[in-house]
Amino acid sequence: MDFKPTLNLPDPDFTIPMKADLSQREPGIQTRWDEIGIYGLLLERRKDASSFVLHDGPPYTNGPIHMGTGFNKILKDFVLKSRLLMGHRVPYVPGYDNHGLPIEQAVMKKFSDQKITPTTVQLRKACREHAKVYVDLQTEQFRRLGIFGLWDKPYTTMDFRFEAEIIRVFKRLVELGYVYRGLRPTLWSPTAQTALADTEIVYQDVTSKAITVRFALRDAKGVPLLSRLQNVYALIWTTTPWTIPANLALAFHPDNDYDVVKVGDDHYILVHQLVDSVAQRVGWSHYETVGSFKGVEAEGLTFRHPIFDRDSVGVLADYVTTEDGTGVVHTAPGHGRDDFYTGLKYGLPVLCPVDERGYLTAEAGEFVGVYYKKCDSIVVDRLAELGHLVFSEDYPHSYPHAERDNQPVIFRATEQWFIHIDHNNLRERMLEMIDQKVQWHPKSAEGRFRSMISGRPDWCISRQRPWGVGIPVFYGADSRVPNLDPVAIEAVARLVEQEGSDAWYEREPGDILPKGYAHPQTGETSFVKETDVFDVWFDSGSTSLCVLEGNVEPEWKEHWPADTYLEGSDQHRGWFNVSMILGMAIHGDAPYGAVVTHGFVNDEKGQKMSKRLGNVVDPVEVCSKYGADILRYWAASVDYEDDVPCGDHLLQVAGEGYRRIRNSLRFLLGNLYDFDPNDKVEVAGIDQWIVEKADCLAEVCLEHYRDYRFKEALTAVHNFCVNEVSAFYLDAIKDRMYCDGADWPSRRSAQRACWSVLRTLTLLICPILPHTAEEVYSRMPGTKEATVLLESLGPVECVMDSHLHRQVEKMLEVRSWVFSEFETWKSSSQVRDSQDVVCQLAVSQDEAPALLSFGGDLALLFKMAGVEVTVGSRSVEFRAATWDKCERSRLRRPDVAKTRFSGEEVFLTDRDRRALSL
RNA sequence: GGGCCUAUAGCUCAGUUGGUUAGAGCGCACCCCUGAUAAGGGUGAGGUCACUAGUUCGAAUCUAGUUAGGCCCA
Repeated sequence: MDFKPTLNLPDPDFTIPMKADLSQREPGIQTRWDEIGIYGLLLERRKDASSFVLHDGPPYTNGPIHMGTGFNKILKDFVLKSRLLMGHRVPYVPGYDNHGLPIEQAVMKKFSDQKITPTTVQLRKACREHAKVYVDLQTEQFRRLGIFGLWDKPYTTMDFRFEAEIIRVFKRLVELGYVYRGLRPTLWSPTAQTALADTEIVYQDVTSKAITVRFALRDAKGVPLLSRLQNVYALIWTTTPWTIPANLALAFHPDNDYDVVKVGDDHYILVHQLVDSVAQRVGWSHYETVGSFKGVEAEGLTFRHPIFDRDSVGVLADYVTTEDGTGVVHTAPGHGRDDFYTGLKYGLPVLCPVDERGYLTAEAGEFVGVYYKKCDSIVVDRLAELGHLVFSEDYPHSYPHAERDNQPVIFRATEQWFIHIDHNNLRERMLEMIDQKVQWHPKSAEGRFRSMISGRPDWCISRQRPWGVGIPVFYGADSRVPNLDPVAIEAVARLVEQEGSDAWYEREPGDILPKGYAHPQTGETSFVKETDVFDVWFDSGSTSLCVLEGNVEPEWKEHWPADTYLEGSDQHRGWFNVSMILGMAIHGDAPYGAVVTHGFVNDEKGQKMSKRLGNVVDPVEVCSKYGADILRYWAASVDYEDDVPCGDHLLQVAGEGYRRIRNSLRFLLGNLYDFDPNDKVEVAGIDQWIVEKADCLAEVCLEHYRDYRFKEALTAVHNFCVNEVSAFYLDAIKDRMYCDGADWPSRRSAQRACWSVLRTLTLLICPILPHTAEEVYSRMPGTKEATVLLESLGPVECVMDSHLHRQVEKMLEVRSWVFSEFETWKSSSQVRDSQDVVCQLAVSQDEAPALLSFGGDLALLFKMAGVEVTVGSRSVEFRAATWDKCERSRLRRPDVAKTRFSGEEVFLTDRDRRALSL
């Protein structure tokens, strides 16, 4: 006799399919989201709710997305969708970073492959097109990951109005007095007469003249050892003799020991570790160390420049090594980055007596007009003549050359635009914000960021590149005096707003400035334009202002500062830093309330992904192989605060975890095909218990989401599905669900619980698995919103110590012990199915009432034919049940009796007879 | 070389202010079910908490150092 038709079995067509088939199904769900205009709909429906603003850090648009950018956007989407779940209005304007060197170089390569030398304007237009291609591609790819946002109107830093707003940010800084012009060493090609970027440099082996030079001590300050001695010199070693005329300081390492070595009548200062090797090199036959002092004492010593009548001062720097040279470093602030910052620290001028063609200037005194390379002989000869050349040698080493013409480059101080970090106490105010206002996740980010702000130099915002926003400064045509008049800057902003930053290159100053405009300082009426562009970090540092203030696009307007920034940990020095500077300078506030940082994506062994190793995982491919929800499941399962592992195996593991949750949802939903959530149903016993457990889960998860702890939220949901729902509750209600009468209160109670638990779980997974949540939601019975994302999960109250909970927990504890004992018993028994076994259980006086409260249901809860409870010291015995088996419910129960049904003799329990109306 | 971070079961992760036998899920082994079935249930094995030294009655946890890895800087 087949009783199947008489049972209320789950309906496989009603619920979601077991096979997720996400790569096929997700695009359909996304199309539906597009059709209902989900992003706009969500904003509209929450227009009166409090806004949560996550301001997007713009990825660079020179290629498709990769796992790093994908991971970042997914984490952002977790934040966004979880805030949505909490009932917030959640705007999100994704952004793209377009200007800068990588695109310029990619485009230049295309030109040079065709042997074309583009004009600046041609190059810029090609860069714009290149960037546009990847803005569109990345948008499509991010959308495939299930990221919600204003994809129809993302911000792009090359947008005309955006470029204009960047210019206005500059204008505001000028008005507030943060902008100044100063010198800074740049890599410079004398042959091409242009500044170069680090990436345009190749190193080549050359042989240079390396010289060891002595600097006479002029003032020993407070170092007694040196005061006592006559003829004291510091020894330096350099491979660039042409920078000797620019020498202003000698750098010592504060922790090194410096020896004073007597050679003939002279005393030489050099680092202890190198005394012997220097002696050998310069050929001292007799030398003795007469004393030594710590490097830190050298600070403030003054030496005489070996050629000119001026001082060279003792300074401290921790980049000084004991590897080569003498341990005393020749320092020319105009000709080296280290030298420059050391000079800055000691208030030295940035002396750069070399012009753009590589010839020494009048500042180089007697060497004026000499090409810098010639100094290898001229300067060296002069040093020898004055007796300060200790040694000269040919020295093979690798030296930077320009990639384009293969000619050597030099460090040369050039005029640049800066933002003053200490103006108006900016630095101090930033540090205060870091400590007092901004929340850092993880906590350690604070210290890291703090040390970067407290130690950072002024920000050089100018670059000698073609692809960027032109710095809107007019110079007097004759005087070359820069004009920082806000009126002139605003005129540029207006132009750029209309025609883009390209127009800065295309238009003449007279076309841009108001008629009859005169230089405020010089009165000149003819001008030349600045050719430098803004550092791209200036673009991205401005984004919170450009986007959230709504000047570029009214639709973007939200409260400033943003609530949260979420980026990779490399952005401490990058975007978090520049955003802070501009936000603080302009609005006196940090641009973010919270900063969340994440690590980088590696392969499964923790190695960097690289084409060479063949371990690259592509997020878009993952979507078509496994599905976006699997990728998102993976992203939620790893510890983003550290670097995260990713690979095929981990994605499969994620898939297994996903399927586990999916199946729980599937089964819960499968039992609801004939359920109407509007019906009044009394929920009691374990049904009530599981609903309350789910509420507690919700409370815990919402807290995790609030604290950006996605992994904890996902783990909690997963474990709930496994332990509470699957291993216990669903097993326990199957009999009622299948065999009770369809509309009996006992069954409706379980259905109500399933519905409630399902709703809670569906909403809880929504931030991480939005496609799956939508799929489940769309099949749930009852009146619903157009999308699961319109639902919210308010604050839930969770009482865990109720009488009911204590009873269930006790029962589960005993149950688990009985299961363990049963395993031992069954290994030596013929009967192996617990449903064929009666257990006789003795428990303590305290435990018994909890078990007895479940009455006859205890057998169902224990999946046994019967459970007999007595009071005593805890023990259990099993025996085979002798009762007949009900052919409908498959239960062995005392009340199973032979009954006539559909013309057949069958065994049925009382309950099943009633369910069949017999 | 400097600043910051990380190291716990085969895998992904928990381990609160130092305190019983270091937990979860996955995977694995064995068993059960066959009315969640390319599902579901039960039981179990599995860890020198990177290494070394120290503080302590007691250390995965605190301190110092070492090793390996990461980000940023030099």
